[in-house]
Amino acid sequence: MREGSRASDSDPVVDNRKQMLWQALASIPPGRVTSYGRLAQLAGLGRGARLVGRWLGQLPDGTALPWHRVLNSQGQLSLPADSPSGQEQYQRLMAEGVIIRNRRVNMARFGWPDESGT
DNA sequence: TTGGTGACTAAAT
DNA sequence: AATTTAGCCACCA
Repeated sequence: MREGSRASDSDPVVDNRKQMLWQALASIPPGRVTSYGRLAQLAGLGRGARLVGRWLGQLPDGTALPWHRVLNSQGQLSLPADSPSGQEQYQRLMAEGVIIRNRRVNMARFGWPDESGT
């Protein structure tokens, strides 16, 4: 059974991937934003964009990680506008100088990494 | 184990 | 621009 593979009960493989994610997340500079897919790529998760969203949701409230700088590929806030986290994300981004228009951010300007040169 | 879900994405229609 | 299809991977019933 299970061929020695276990998906729950402290899976070391999953835990390792989370560590990679936290590191990539912490690498996002203030005033910048990135997408779940981009972050997944940077964290070595390949196409695990959904994993990023899932794991970001499990972050503790007092985390120092800039989870609010992660948007979807369209540059929009994925969290519900009526949700506490959604409001906080909006406020935090504005506080960092990120311009949000109709719940959408100009990824060409605030997106990170920025190849065009800051 | 199977099947459905989700803070997602890219490509096709 | 909007909708549909398919892909990814962890979690839950």
